Amino acid sequence: MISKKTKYAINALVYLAREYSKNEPVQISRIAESERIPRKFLEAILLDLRNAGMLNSKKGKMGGYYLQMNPEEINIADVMRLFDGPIALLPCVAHKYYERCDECIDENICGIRSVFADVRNETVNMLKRATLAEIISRSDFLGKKSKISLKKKK
Amino acid sequence: MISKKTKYAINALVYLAREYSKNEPVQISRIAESERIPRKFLEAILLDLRNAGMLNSKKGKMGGYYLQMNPEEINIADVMRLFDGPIALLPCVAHKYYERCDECIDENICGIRSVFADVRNETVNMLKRATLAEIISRSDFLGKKSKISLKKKK
DNA sequence: TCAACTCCTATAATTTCGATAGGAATTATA
DNA sequence: TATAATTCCTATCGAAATTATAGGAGTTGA
Repeated sequence: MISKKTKYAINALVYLAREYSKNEPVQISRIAESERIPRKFLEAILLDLRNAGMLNSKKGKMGGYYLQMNPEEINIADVMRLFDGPIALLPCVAHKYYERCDECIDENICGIRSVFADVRNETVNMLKRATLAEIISRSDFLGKKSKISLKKKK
Repeated sequence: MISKKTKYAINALVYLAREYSKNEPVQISRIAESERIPRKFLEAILLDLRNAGMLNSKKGKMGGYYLQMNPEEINIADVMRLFDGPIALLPCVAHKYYERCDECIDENICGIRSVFADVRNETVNMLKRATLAEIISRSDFLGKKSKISLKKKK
């Protein structure tokens, strides 16, 4: 499971991606209310996203946060790594966060590792394709579909 | 990341799968030493695997644990669910452990959910294919390959 | 100068993880 | 039938992670 922190981060990023074209900062409290995220917790999250270069901020009155990259450039894999660390299910198949399994005798002939390496690769690929733009496009598509099915019911 | 508990469980199951043909119980302490798992911790794990029907046990002297199912029938997905709960990265895309996201407004048009649903499905499929038999077969294959590459170096 | 913001550090409650302790119950075998 | 070797069961523990909250310093626009 991903942490609430990561989930909140994604929610906030998608929210900001939808406001991207307006080219003006969005206040923490507005994001917090719209996305139902605890205000103070969100504050810390946005700070991390800013330090990671995904967001930028403007201080003082009329200040707030805004995307620093295009919605096509920010993907869920990077967000997850930022808050939750490795995407891999075993430390021995992580790339950036690689660690040997304590109990393992020979990593190179480990069938378990081989399985989890496959899972990691597939997962990372899927999550890298999942950009903010992709998420919004999926959401729009689902919105259309649900409108159509509502009409059909009537 | 999967828990140590799950990792240990898989290690123990693979060990028992290799002994499957001998048709006699293996003692906890032997598994613990061979697989480098803390003895008392392993005890609890094996008990859970037994209650889940994957293992069976014989009490008393000369007792121990053995597979209750074929190595082709036991897969990693089931083991992970037993110890770590849902395989899904978000509660709202889990099947058996489904839960609504607190902050979510409309699940049916959520682009984030759509992405994580795809990831879940692919992951579950891969982990269901990863049976004990499959793990051992991969390990054997890797063993052969590493022997060949050793020869080449000489 | 004031009000509205972000920025930063500290801390706290709760839960989960990884493990250990101790002994009851069961069984093979001498 | 006594003994040694084993599983079975419950309870507990420390450390770490998670999910926040508090309080105020610093920045900025009007």
